[in-house]
Amino acid sequence: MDNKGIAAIFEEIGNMLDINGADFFRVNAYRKGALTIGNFPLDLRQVVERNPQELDSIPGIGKALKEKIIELVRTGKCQEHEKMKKNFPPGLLEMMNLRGVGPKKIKLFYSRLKITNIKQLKEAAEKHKLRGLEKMGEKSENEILKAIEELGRFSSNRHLIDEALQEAESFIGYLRKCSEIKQVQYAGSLRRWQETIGDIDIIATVKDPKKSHAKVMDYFVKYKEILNILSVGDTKSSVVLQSGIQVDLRVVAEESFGAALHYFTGDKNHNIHIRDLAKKQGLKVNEYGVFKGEKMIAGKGEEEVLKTLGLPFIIPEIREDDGEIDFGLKHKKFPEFIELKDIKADLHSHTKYSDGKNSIEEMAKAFMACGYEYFAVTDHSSVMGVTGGMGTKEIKSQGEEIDKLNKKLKGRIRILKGCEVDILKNGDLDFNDEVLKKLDVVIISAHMFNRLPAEDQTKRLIAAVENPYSMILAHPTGRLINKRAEMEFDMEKVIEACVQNKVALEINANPNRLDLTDKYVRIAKAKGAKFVINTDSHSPDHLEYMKYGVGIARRGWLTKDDVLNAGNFSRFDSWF
DNA sequence: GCCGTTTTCGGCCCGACTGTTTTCAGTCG
Repeated sequence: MDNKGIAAIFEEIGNMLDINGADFFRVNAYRKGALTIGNFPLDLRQVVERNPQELDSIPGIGKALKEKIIELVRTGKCQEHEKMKKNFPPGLLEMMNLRGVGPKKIKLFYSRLKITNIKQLKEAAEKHKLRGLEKMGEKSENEILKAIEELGRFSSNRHLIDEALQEAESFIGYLRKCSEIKQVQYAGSLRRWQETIGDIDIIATVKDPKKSHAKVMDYFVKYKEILNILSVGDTKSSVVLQSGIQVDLRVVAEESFGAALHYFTGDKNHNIHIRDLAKKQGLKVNEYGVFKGEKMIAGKGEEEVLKTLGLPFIIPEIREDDGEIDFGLKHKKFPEFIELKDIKADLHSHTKYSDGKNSIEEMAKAFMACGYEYFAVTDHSSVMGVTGGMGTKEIKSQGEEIDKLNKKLKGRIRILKGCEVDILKNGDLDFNDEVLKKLDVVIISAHMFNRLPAEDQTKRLIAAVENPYSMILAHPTGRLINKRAEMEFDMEKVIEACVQNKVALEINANPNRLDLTDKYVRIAKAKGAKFVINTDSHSPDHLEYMKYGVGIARRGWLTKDDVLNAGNFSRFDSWF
């Protein structure tokens, strides 16, 4: 069983315990465990096989969860989980997915009306059987019907970051026109540049909170893209947009802007850790500020809030309780993480020679507009019939065209000759050495045979990495977010092969890929790998994807020294 | 169930909104 399977079982155990009315902290321990395992970078099957004691170092995993992990890895089942499931109607857990329905209501519906699934719940609501129950009335009944309808309409997929960013920016543009609002900014997972976004959190400050709250909230819920208003309060309101994405607005006074921004940016566990830290220092942190007794001692700026707790500024991208707080306390300073402005080149782009939409010259002009010093044209090799890749003849004439263009552009940008060469089933590359040795940039990538057994896949990728002409391993996991799973293979071994053979790992910045993923970036860096951040552009409007790739790099704690295209051509070239 | 710079027991982040109620439980983030 893989990490996701183990996480799902822990989540289920937590939910079953919750509905059964177990101690909340015990429930929470399973939920936290599920989250930790779901985000854990290494394959637990391999960890357990290597040395089960390594599980002891995972925070939030104690004796009980450790034993269950080992049991699940070895047998694919967990006795306690199986036993619980026997006495548990399976539909009850499904009801947890309904907005506004939690363990207590599920228990109420089940114990009083014998409701065991969403279908029965819908019938009961439609026949007005719910309103007779304690604390249930007409409104609650309608809310439940609405929640059931929403669940059917919107898939549970999280939103891609580019969609979420566009929605957030246009909503914020609207909010800026509200005369009562002084500052407005998005926070949450979007500000952390997480690969997918659940909902959009927006923080706004007002001149006079007491007078303005109602006006601001009134303005907020009048935005034209709103499908459904979930709640409206003095300081907090929530709506759902037509696209299905939820937007929460928090309004605070200016003196609390930093505290609110910090609180709504950090991952939940980051915030819990921060509050715990504050408590140990005799302080209290909430979204309004840092308090010593009744007295507010910080809150206006994020930097000030963190400084009061003895921490340097922590960039939003790494606020995930993955070592950043301890690092900050210990070192008082973070490395200078890479920024978009550091990027000097893009090494993965397509033109009409394969499946791109534009000519080389058109792409060159677009890259020049980004201020880049150089870029590589890397059209597909021919094995990918669907993308109309290049054969030896095409790649030769493309090279000649690039030579001419380089002369014409007189060094305003340097165009490199490259190719995105397919990795064949046996690990060979789709071009022979005669072709490969003439190229400036050889990107290798797997587009086919994604479902090979893990062991074969690992061998295949390592064989390709070991080819002396290989320079960059493109989108290593092969996943497409919400569409196609990662390929199964031993990523650690492939990363090690890349380090040994001087092959850089690509962070593919396309929002559908974001591959290498942030968790592997950190592992790869620890193993001494180098990276390139590429957009894989198929037209000029893809060039802006670079910011998403940089976001992933920052989430992986990379500096510009780690990223080969965050430097001039000679630095890039000499590394190989 | 987890954890330890008040350590092996006794805590466990903190606040907003809703609906159904006269003071709060449930849910959410």
